[in-house]
Amino acid sequence: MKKKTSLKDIAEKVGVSTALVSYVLNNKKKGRINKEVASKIKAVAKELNYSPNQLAKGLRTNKTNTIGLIVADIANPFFSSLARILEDEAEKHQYTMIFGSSDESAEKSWKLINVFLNRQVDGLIIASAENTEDHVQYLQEQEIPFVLIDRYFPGLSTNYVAIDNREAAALAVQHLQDHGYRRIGFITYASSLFNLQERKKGYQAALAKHNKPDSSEWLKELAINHLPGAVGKAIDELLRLPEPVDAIIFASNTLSTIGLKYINTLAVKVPEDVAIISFDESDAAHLFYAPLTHIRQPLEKIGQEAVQILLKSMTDKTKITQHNMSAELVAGKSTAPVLSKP
Amino acid sequence: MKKKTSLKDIAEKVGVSTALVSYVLNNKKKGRINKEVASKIKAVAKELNYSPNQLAKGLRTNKTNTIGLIVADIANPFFSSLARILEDEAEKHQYTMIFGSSDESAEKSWKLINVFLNRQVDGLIIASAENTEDHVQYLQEQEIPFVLIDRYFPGLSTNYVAIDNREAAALAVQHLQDHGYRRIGFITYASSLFNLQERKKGYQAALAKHNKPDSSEWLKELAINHLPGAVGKAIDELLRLPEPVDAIIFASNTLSTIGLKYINTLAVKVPEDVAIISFDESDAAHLFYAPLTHIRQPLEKIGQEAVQILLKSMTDKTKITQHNMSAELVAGKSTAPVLSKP
DNA sequence: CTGAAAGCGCTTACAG
DNA sequence: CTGAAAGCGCTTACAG
Repeated sequence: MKKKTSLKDIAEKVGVSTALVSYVLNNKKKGRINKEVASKIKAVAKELNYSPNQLAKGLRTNKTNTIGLIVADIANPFFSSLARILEDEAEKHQYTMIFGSSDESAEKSWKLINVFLNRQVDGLIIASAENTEDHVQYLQEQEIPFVLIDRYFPGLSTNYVAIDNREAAALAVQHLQDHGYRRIGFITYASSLFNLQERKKGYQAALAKHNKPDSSEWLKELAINHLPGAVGKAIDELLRLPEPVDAIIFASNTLSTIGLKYINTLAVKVPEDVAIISFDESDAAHLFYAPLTHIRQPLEKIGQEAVQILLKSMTDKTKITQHNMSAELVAGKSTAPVLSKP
Repeated sequence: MKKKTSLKDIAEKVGVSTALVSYVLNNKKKGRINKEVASKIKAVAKELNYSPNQLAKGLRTNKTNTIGLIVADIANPFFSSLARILEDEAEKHQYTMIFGSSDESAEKSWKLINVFLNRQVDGLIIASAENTEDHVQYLQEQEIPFVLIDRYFPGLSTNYVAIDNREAAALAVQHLQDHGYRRIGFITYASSLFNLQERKKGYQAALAKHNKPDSSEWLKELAINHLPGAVGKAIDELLRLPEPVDAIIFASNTLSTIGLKYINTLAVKVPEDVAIISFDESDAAHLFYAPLTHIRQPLEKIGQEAVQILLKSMTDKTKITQHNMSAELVAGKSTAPVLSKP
């Protein structure tokens, strides 16, 4: 790698100190510098194609204009879409993003946090994994600016941007009820993640409101490993109940994609035999023969706010912003009204 | 942000020089250092929870253990899947990735390259946009290690990892021919990107082999902006020819996803009315009622090799590795054999 | 065996 | 108006 031109190179060529070059190029002490010298410096900087070494700058100023992003898996369309929005918003403010996938593992998250902090990121945006409260507390103690997205810890007072998952799940149940579905299954992960817990609670509360006594047999909580098989099994069980479910809500787009693939192999028609609602959209859900009714998160707003909150908290560390946005239900053909039912 | 502990803190506490601390913590001069002092230093480092400032380290050693990744759009499943593989492979070698989306714009690419170089990345992995030969040449002149993925410039002698797109396209045509399809349309971007040109040429060559005189009316090259409308229009035109096509090959998963959505709105059955093959897989293609026959790129291998080649080229700058891998055709129901045709 | 010193490329308080 | 000097947190050739 060839050596880049440095301030020193410019200073030598012009015959001034590096200090002066720095002042000129950063527009400090404006006006108090000899016009001619200034323009000479600028000309030479351009001629030598100078651009500052951000490592040196960062070391000196303690500011790297870098944001660390930790998601569960960058290959998951939900997170990659979000990453793109975060990237664009960060770029608007001259920030660069470094990223890492935690695979929902606390250990990997911790590793990533440390890697990013050693690189002196100015702040972090984290979709926190299970059992990472202590990471969050560590960041708070160290006064590292950060904002949680998608998931957060209700017991901890941190910046976050997420949706109201309880409300969203209730919305899904309500929509199904309104369209004549009564026996509503819910397939989710066995996870203590707050967003998933909230989705479950929203589902349960909405069911209870419609006087369903015990709906526990309609709830399937799957271990996150061996997912494809577990989803198929859960669907089978729901459809083979003495009184089978007539609708299924999937708590994530990963679950619904796997679920639909499986359903495609069965002699089961959507929505005639079973209606489907999924959290989050995906191309897959759009392409299914009965385009999916789904809960749409305002990803654009979530991403933009996450960055904005992060940037603000870099200057004002005391302010905490917590935002639960409303998600929207987008009706598709997968929940078309049942006309023939009681 | 609280101050992290530095070498100096440890040195002061132990009562030695920062040099010694550095040696011990980096296992330099092994054995030639007083055992007791060494273990004291290690103990204090642990106690103070020391981890080195990578900015300072990078500034000093000219090595940041960072790779810059430039793709067209991190939200595109093809690139996000690849990004994940690259991330994992990089992590194995203690490298961190910073990323940016170019949106296929040469200008944005250039900006990203500069941002990354100013951050002293050790190398770049780039899915190069159109008209960026000069970027590549610049990198070569500056002796910056880099490897191109997915696309490359045949006229430039650079590291790259890609597939043999010509062969892959021919594979698709051959498969259709074998299954009884004769009038094969091809929907691609109007782009000079080498991978797309190769796909087109592979398609054309394979058609020519089967003595189709002029197939230009079957070829649709779409401007990348206003895509959804253009895809619909192209499909309409292909299906409304005096002799309509009986098969369509989409040159990317984005095109096929848009195309299938549109086809879903028509009274057109796949594969009875038209067979479909897509480049690259996607959940969407799997979920379509006639799961798509597609060209599968060995993403895992591409990603791993890209990183490995990059790391090698950091030490041996003279060696150039160019790898065109074979892609695989995965048969789905979208190209089921035509029994009733001549 | 150990450490003082120089230096990576910047910024900035300070002095003139 | 301008610059010498110190320092951010490291590493390493060099001298003892």
